[in-house]
Amino acid sequence: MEASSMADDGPIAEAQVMPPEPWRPAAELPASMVSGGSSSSTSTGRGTGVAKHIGSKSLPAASTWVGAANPQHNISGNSDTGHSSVNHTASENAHDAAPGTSAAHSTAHLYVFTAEKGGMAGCDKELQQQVIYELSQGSKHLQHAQKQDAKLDQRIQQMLTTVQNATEAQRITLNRQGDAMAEAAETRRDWSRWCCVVDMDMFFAAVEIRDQPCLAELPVAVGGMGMISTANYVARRYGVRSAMPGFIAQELCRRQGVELKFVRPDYRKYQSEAQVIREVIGSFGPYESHTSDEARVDITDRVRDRAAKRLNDDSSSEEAIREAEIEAAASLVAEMRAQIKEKTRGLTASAGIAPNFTLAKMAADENKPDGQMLVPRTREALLEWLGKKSLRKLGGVGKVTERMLQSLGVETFSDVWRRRADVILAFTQLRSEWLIERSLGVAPNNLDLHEDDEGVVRRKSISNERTFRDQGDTEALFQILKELSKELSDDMAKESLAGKTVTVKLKRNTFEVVTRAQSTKRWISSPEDIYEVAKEILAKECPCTLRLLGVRVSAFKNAIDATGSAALDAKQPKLAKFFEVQKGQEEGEKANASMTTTRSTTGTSRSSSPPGMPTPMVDCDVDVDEACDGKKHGGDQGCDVSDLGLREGSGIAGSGDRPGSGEPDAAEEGQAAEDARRMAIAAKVSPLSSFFKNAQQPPPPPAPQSGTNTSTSAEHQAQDHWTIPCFVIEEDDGEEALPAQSTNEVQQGVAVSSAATGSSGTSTPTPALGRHSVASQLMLAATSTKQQRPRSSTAGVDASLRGQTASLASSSAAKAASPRRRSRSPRRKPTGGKPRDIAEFWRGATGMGSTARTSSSSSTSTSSTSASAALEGGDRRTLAWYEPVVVDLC
DNA sequence: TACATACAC
DNA sequence: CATGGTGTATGTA
Repeated sequence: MEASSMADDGPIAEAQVMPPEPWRPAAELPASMVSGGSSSSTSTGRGTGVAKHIGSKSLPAASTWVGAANPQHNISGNSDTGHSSVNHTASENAHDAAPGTSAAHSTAHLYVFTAEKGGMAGCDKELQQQVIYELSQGSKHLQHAQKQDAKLDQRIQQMLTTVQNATEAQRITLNRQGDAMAEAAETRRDWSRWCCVVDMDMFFAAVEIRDQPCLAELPVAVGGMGMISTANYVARRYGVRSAMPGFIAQELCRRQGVELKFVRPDYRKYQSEAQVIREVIGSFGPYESHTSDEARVDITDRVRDRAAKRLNDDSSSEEAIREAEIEAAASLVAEMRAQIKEKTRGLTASAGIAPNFTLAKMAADENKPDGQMLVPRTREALLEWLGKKSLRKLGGVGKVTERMLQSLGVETFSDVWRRRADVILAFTQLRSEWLIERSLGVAPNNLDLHEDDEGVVRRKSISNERTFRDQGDTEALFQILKELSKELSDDMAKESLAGKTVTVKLKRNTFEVVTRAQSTKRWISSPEDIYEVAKEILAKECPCTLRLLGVRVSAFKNAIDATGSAALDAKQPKLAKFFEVQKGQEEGEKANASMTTTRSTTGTSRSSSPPGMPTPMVDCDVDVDEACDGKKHGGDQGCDVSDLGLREGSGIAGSGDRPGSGEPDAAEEGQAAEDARRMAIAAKVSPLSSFFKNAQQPPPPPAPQSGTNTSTSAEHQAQDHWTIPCFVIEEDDGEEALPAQSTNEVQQGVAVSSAATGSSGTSTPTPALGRHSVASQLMLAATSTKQQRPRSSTAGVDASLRGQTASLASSSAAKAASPRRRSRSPRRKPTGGKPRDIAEFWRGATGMGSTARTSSSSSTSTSSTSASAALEGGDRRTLAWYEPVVVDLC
């Protein structure tokens, strides 16, 4: 293209200079950088100096909206009212161009690879952008990227309008809301754990280089012309990044006089390497690893042990203990990394140590490669460290969020609280709460450990997709779809999966992506079944020219729900059905229920003002209630998770449910005579009693599931009776009772943490509350799929309920103790039935399943238990199942 | 439930 | 030679 003038491939050294200029005035920026509108990432100073050439070329000169990122945001002069400096309008933003292709001036896509999540500073970003720009010219991909970019710009404009339109009074209220969120976050702050994230350095490349040492000094990329999955540090110096197309990386290197060496990935090798690494990690504590190059470990036990030994004295000061623990943690992790290096014959890992995994992850990036970092263990020092950091380093904040935040002038962690009113205005409630909490360094510190549950499906979907050369021939597309279906089915078979929803994904040759889903009545697993549905979906989109097709199956049989509760439906179709009815009623109630507030009553009133941040405003003399009603951000208040479990009559967290008050009041449950039998037993079951109460009305006759039963599907059959599950919570005499205070904390934890949630990024999924109340989660736990068994199995089902017991304490202990694959499992597995299911079921009922981090801060936590064990450390109750009551339906 | 987005690795 | 694949969560209708 117009490459001629840019062929002056400067040596790296030349353009390397990139002085940090966070607040460089917009006027000084190259016009091209501004053209992305509000969203250009210029204000970070990261993109400084980018695209001089580009700008002088075909890109439009643009306005100076980036000025939004001027210093006044950080000066906080107006932070009391939270009055946003966004008020100088964005109107002159670069949307002079007509909508359509030529609106696609945005260059923001160029900055994708400069985002430094863990990237290297000091390479030639200018050249990098240059090459990307040139090689992308005229490509469909570029056009699509620009279109997407324009959409984002528009969205940001809209957001800014909302922000600007907020009145002063609303801002005051919003600030208070933000304060409440911060306070709630503080409630959840927990220093008790030692969380470690281990991250292998340039993992794939490191493996390849180890096995082929001659590569060491060369720029190496693992991947192909299409896409690079990782590059060594030599290559990174030339601007090569993971997720960068190979041909661009190659050109990038050529322009700098070197040849990029490509290595084909060998995933099997990486997998076996990962196993070695996991073994090392597993010897330091319970861990979780979803990808081959990263793991999260809870090293609390080892840290305490080692610290205690070193102190060797019971009466050390708290300060001394903390010092010793820091020492212990750092040395342990150093040893872990050394062992990894040794066992892998030279692969290096970086690690972060922190009170939670989010911080640990950031810390792991801090001293990469081959380094580690321990996050400060006092609030003040922590916030000092955290406050200056770019929010982009926070897992869960990607390109889009970063740009939205930037357009608000929110760049760093400390900006979030400072500008909380705008943040709340700009994002949904969940997201705001999440951001504020994370910005204070508060995050989950528990692992999602689980035993190998037989027959329970944890994953939510499985898919298979492939990119190919543009294909417009319908027959050919169907052929691809068929193959994909077959492969998918094979993958499903490996895990004995069957699902009800098939989703087809297609990417047009324009890069536009659409997904189309269809649910079926029957369980789907065979290639034919999958293809059948997929074909139908695709047919509706034909004719079309595609570059990608994908098939996904979800809504699995025997699925597990968000709380981690086991799916009972597989084993207890009738139980499931029973709860399903309850669920309907529950949700009906919910609609009428008044909202409760997020505020925790516990508030161990710490100061909630971070250093450098003004004290949360409490002394405003504007009537809150009045100011409050006006503003709805996103209008999504309706499903505020904060009303979780607090509603009266939900049977979830009422006073009678308190663990330890094992004597429910039978009288209060007395109801209709025909239910006497049921209620007599139900009355003993305090936490769930209201469910039974709700069950007073005989369930509506189940609509005869006139399923179009095929040979592969389970029989759908009308039931003529109901089986009501019966169980009783019993104190286990062997153990001491739960201290009242802990009990209290746990209870409050339920309420408090309900507002938290919002797990971050997802590759390491943390249990999130999602959109259901605890009550509905309980219901979902029991009903998440609606499988019904053939009548003939009824007897077996009933029998399986009979007399099952499980010790909650022991099952949860076992659960917590065993790493992913138990190599060491000191605690015995509880005997009898499927205790885990029941324990989880109970946890779902109490809402405790989603409050691990809060509860683990309770005083019941001891050094000998890990996170999840601490959660239920005091819970010594036993859940005993009794013979179910069978109610005949006429 | 269906679909689009955002995000991570 | 020409911009990936798998999975989860959230928002919204």
